[in-house]
Amino acid sequence: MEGETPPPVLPPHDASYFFTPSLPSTSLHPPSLLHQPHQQESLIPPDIDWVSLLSGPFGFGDQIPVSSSTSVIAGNIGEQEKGHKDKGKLHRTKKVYRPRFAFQTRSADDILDDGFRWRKYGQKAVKNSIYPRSYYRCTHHTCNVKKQVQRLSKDTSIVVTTYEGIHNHPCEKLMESLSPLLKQMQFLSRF
DNA sequence: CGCATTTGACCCGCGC
DNA sequence: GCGCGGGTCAAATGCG
Repeated sequence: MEGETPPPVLPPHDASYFFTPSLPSTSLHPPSLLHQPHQQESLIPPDIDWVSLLSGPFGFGDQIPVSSSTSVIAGNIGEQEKGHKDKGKLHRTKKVYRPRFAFQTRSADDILDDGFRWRKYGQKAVKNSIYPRSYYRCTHHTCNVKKQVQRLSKDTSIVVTTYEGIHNHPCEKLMESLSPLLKQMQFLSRF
């Protein structure tokens, strides 16, 4: 693993997101222990395939700080790294467990601007959903963080985003906006 | 021209 | 073993 202190993933300001700790493999519903600040029962859609989104063999517990007021519990999770194709053949790699978590947002936009740059590498129709699931990869060379984006068929205003992996580089947009401030702080700290 | 997106094909895991 | 569903690849295409 590379980056030890990755920048936190920033939640969109208007997002009503929740965590998805590990779930029983037989359940198709989100776990009842979701952190829900308000009364959001109705927000939890029964038709989302949480098992496939967050399947993983471990226990929970990974905590990812998101902001001073909020924290997201990594959907626990990890996953088995699949081998990748090399000229038609797959060579397997050892099991690598990567943090994975999901949150939902109420948005007309499928792509929420989290400050990172993403390149779409696939789209698949998903069972029990009229909307396709989109697959994105972080465009940073050394970073292989992925995310999946899927709109709910039950509540079309809700988009579920699943992040997999941890960025090993700073958020470009964040650094961009913070750099003047940092420079000023450095300047002032000389006195 | 370089980079992102689209999209069909391919591969793999899992359940039956 | 087979079929299904999900995830990824990569060539073609689009766009600034």
